[in-house]
Amino acid sequence: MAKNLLIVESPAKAGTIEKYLGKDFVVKSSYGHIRDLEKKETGVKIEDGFEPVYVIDPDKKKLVTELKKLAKDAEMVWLATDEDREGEAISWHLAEALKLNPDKTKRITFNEITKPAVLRSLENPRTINNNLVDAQQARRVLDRLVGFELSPVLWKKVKPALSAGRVQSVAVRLIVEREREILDFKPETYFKVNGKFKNTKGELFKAEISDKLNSEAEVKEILEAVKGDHFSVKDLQVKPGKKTPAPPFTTSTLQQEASRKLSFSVSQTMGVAQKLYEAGYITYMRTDSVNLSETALNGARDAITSEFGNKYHKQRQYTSKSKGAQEAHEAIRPTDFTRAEISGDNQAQRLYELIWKRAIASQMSDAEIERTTVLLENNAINYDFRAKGEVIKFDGFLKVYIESTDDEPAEEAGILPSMTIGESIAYDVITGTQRFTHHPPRYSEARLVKKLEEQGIGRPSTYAPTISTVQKRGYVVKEERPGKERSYIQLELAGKEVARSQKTEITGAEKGKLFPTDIGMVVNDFLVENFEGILDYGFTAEVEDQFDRIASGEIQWKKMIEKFYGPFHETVENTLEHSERATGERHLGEDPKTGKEVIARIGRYGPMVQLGKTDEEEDKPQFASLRSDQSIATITLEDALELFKLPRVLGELEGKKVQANIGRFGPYVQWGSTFASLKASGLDPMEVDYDQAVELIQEKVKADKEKTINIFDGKPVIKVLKGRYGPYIAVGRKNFKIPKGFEPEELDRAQCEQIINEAPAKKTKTKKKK
DNA sequence: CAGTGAGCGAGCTTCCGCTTGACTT
Repeated sequence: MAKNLLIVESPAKAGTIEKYLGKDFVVKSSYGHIRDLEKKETGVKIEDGFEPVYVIDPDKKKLVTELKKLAKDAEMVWLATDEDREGEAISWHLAEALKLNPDKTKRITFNEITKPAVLRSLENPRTINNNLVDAQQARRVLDRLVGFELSPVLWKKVKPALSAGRVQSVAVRLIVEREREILDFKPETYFKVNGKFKNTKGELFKAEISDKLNSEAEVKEILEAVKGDHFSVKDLQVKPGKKTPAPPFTTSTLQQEASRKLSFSVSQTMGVAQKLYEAGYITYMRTDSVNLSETALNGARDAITSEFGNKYHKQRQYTSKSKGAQEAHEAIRPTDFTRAEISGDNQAQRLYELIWKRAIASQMSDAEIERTTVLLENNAINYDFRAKGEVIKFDGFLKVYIESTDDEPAEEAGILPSMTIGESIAYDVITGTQRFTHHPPRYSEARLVKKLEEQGIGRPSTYAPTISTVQKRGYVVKEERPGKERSYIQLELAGKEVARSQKTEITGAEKGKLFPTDIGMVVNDFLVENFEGILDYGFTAEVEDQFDRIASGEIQWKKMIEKFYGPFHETVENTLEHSERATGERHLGEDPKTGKEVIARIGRYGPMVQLGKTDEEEDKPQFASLRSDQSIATITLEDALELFKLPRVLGELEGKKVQANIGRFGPYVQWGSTFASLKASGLDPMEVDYDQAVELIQEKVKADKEKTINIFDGKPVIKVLKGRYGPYIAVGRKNFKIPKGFEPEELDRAQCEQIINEAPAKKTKTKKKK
């Protein structure tokens, strides 16, 4: 039996450490937290001074039993969870849940997994820091209280099954507010003038007027003034400059860079990184630290000097600048710097390469560059043309890695031909182009992560889950949206001709950007209006400050929570009692024909428009659902009136109506209970005629017949159908597999009902039960 | 399965942060 039990959070880490420590140690993993607040109710005894009620995660019962047994038999238990607030709490929960004997328990920490670091930690044991544990309890309880009191307010006032929380609600707010800025944005127009020039040797280069010009007339004046004339070099400056490498990756910068360079989604990046970590290729991927261990610095140095030579190496230690960083781990880096490539699938290889390059580059020399600026003048105009050149004198880290930016890539400053002051310069072509100011960019997943990190909201382990939560709740959608065509003016001077042309470009096209939904906007507005304090961007920073004071022993955690909860709970009660249901109602105007009011709002089945008031007794209002490409925020009166024209009744066939409509899944024609989609034919439901509709319906009836084995009318209608994967039972939109022992051809209604009732519950439900 | 949109009530939903597998179409 091993003398020592050492517990860490991650199993991969446990494996590595076990190798360092030899046979006197058995190293196990807690797999993160082992206990959490009880899930029913709030899990906090509010009247009892906010006493938390912890339960062991049902999935962890077996693990806890195993650890308990190992701990009992060991002479010493070493709690080696991460060196941060959560890690300290995990150790404390372990001590409590395993009923560890304090005399036989030691707390140790290391923020890098190297043999010397681990051995050193064993020499410097301490006890559990209860203040830090209390800070974690405060964090946990506050998040629970906020989440479990706010969410039910939404169920009552907006829609069931919605959610709100300290992190997710602020994430949604960022996206909603950005969208509003974009909706309110009015582009302004201006002109930029640039040109191609030739020096006396006939070498070509580009130059531009840096100022934005206000009008076409002004541009025209400039072009006319310099027509047929030469420029001269007014000024020429050469300045040395340097570029420094970016620090090695943290979770957030890895997500951003993988998004830009590899087009990975945030969760995709984390999945691939997890595999690299488990395979031992990289260090831990959930970290907010840019720190590199001594071992890593040496490894990088050796790899760089042997690969590129001594002068390419420069040792650097970076310091973290993100708010609330806890730095329990190293930066993300390769475990072996000499391994430039790995085997594995394409995604793994590419992500590894990115991590390797970034970490290697961070320990390389600055790039030395020479920046040249040339000014060209012509006395007939008040502006100078400016040409910029850049020459790399020593490439340094640029040899392996160039960091990308979110902004549009600036035009590459290339090498300028040599020139002297006073030299006569001819133009080849000078172009004045109309430009438009651009609205602030929509968030991509990675940009949102960056923003959250800057505000100190969320942690490396939660960035990816937060983004999927706000999408799962339907607050936000990640979408591709087509742009619009826009025309612009171009004036071009070539030779002695100034030509004017009108050109078109596509603007505003978006790919993989986050858009708020109607429900996202309504929930956000409701929360901002009623819970400004929680939704405030500074809220997390404020409470983090309090948590720090708990950690330093300055204040008591339950008192801090009490202070927060009193006013918060009062606001919850107040809102429940006094605030109206939030429907996001927007008045669009009046129907010109009837004079009735038209509004857009969220109804029981989603976003809708309504014609006429609800309270009118005789004249019932008309309703219509919005199409998926429409939203309450942007729909116009005209679009709304169009919606009321559907469904269109086209005629009758065998006593049943033939009609055209747009449903949740697109446009369709309908005859009784037969639905035929218009998607494939591209027909417009507003224009499709009776004959076209009947043809589509007959085709559909025929196709349905071919796969129908039996139909049982009545409520509900049950069909037995032939599918691609064999026969199945269809009820509404739900399908059921026919179990063994039943003959599809011979099923009767009762047997079908039996199969439906006995069908196993849906996957999502069984998953939650576990 | 084909027109809905109000409110009631039972019983359900929900938070953030630590960690990995075990599930099928």
